[in-house]
Amino acid sequence: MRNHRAWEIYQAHAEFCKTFSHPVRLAILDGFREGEKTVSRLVSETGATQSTVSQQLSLLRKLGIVRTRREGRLVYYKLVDQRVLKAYDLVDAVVRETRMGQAKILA
Amino acid sequence: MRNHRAWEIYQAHAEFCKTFSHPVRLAILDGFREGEKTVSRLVSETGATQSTVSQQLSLLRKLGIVRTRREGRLVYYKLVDQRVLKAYDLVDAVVRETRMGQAKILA
DNA sequence: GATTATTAATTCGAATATTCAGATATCTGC
DNA sequence: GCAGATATCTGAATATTCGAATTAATAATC
Repeated sequence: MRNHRAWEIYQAHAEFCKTFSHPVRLAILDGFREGEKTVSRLVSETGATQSTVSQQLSLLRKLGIVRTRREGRLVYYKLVDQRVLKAYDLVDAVVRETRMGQAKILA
Repeated sequence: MRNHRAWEIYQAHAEFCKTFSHPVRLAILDGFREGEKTVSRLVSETGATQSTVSQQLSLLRKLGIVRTRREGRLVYYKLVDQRVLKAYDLVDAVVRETRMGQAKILA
């Protein structure tokens, strides 16, 4: 690659976007709008198995996107940085726009 | 999944983000700021092999993100919808911010 | 119009990564 | 110890990535 500086940004950007490229992770992140949540609540809200939710949360934690707090038997997860939701919303708007555009084309 | 409507959006959102979750694709998309480009130009600009660039372009075309135009032996690719770059820039800003934040933490 | 060179697309297989859920382990409060 | 909540391990299935090799399309030249 020619431009190393740019390439590093492409890498970081790509890694960041991988976070958003899975529906369960998106559902989890979306759920954090209402503040911190327990694993079991995320399980029931997403409909995924406990194992799957826990693994995705573990991934998000490894990436430094969420942080945990234990209270008794419950573990609360929350977003570290609200800007993640900012990015989420911006992309979401584009997705909805373009989907509407496609729907219009199909009609 | 409980909420089907929301789930479909999560799926679409995730698919959309997959587009951005690969550095070569990002480099290609970024390159389209300067307008349409030939495959060979994208090859030399990204440093990836012709095969790889062509495959990624083929993927982007299948997703309806780029369109092609043939002129002699050259094939020009261009973005269909500039909003893709809008989304790109918005996420990019967040990535750069958070990276700077991490650099500050590390220092 | 056959041949050759150039550009791009496709095919193929190997390597790697991701996703998922069942099973099991860990942690905590009772 | 027991029950509930969460984490981790494991293997199977699937998806992604990559480049070498091949094929296809077009232009230029003879």
